[in-house]
Amino acid sequence: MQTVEDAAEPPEPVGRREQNKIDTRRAIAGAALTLARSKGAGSFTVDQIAARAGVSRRTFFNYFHSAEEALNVSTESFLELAISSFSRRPAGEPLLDAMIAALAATAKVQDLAVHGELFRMAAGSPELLRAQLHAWERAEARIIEAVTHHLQGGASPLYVSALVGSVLSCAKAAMHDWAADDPDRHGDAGGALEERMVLALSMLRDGFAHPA
Amino acid sequence: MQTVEDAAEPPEPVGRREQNKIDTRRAIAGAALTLARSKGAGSFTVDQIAARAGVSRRTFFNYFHSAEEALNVSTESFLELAISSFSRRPAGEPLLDAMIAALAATAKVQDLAVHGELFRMAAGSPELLRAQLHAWERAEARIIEAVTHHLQGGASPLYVSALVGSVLSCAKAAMHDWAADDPDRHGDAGGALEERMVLALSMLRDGFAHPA
DNA sequence: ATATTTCTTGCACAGCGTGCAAAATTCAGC
DNA sequence: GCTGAATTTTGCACGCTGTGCAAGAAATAT
Repeated sequence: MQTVEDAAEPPEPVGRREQNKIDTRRAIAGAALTLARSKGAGSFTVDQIAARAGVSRRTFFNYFHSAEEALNVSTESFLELAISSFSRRPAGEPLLDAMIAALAATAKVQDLAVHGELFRMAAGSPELLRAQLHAWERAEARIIEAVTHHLQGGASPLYVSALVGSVLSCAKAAMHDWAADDPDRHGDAGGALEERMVLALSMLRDGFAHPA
Repeated sequence: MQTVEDAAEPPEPVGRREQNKIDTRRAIAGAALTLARSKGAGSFTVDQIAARAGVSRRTFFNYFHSAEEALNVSTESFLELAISSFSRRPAGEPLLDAMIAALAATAKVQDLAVHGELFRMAAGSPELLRAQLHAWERAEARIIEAVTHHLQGGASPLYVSALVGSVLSCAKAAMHDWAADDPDRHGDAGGALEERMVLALSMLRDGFAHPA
């Protein structure tokens, strides 16, 4: 018996190189978030982020394409987790069920407070909003590909993209609704989000027949 | 009997001022589109647009916030038309029916070739894609507001935003699908788009129960 | 220890977006 | 028409963005 290394992942050769990059990335994203909180969404420069992260301006751009992208790390990781959660669903399961389960599970796990913050920030910052929309769009593309591959040509491209787009729209609506009337209570917020996710997706499954 | 002036619009006091602004806007948007066609999506500068439109760089920014926004005039007008078409629907009509009808009607009328072009361009230009996503997002917000107002509190905010988001996702999927395998035939393209719109929205109404 | 690969940094440069004030254009009243 | 007010265009300046490049620093391999 060796260390705590499990067979789930490859040996994970985490040398100085890898670790430093991870740390730097974290530092930059953290600096961006801190600045966004204190000065407001679009009211700070890349130089300020870099300075606070203890890194050169040029290095910042080695990690992110823009200040907003750095801010959106959290959103990106949420979607990342949702995707991987979905792709680990049993093969036979109906699509909608799998997606609902994946999104609900993700809504439980994640550090949700930050997401609410970002959603609210995006309302006052076009650039941030665009970056978020773009993140969702890329996630959508990946999910479409995954589903297509999963169905092995059993459905038309239009069906798949309409379905995935609708599901993500419902998820977005749930987060939006949750972020809106959730000013500062962070307690059982996870439950509240999960609940809304399931609710919105149930509406979708009903074809929005009944205005609940 | 006078000129072709109909009672549909107010007197329309269209002086030199208004007309010049309209012309300038058109010229700029046209110049942007021409450049995008010849040099590719993100491969030209604002100065070039301004020059081709016969206008100063500064004036360009009086009309648009970015090159991509100028490119997206067409997308914006499509959504504008869809919204106004929707808002002119009979009051009692079920929501989904009204939306399907509005979108299908808009898909008939519009100058569709350009939209396909823009969709395809966006695939290779992140900035253009973001601008388009933003345009759809703003349209979504407006529609949500319209629907909310229309239902007079008869439905929860979550229901409304999930529904509208899903409907627009289906419309987007239809346009995507249409733009994808429609390289250059412009003939009955309108019919093809309309057909896909109705198809996608029918799937939505079915709750995506059957992978057609 | 040294060679090699990888990451960081500074520099330069073209381009973006905006405030500002001086022309230029349009409009209103006479 | 002429003249003054309102509106639009334009040039200029300024700080910020994003990227290529090459030199330097740090981690890794031999």
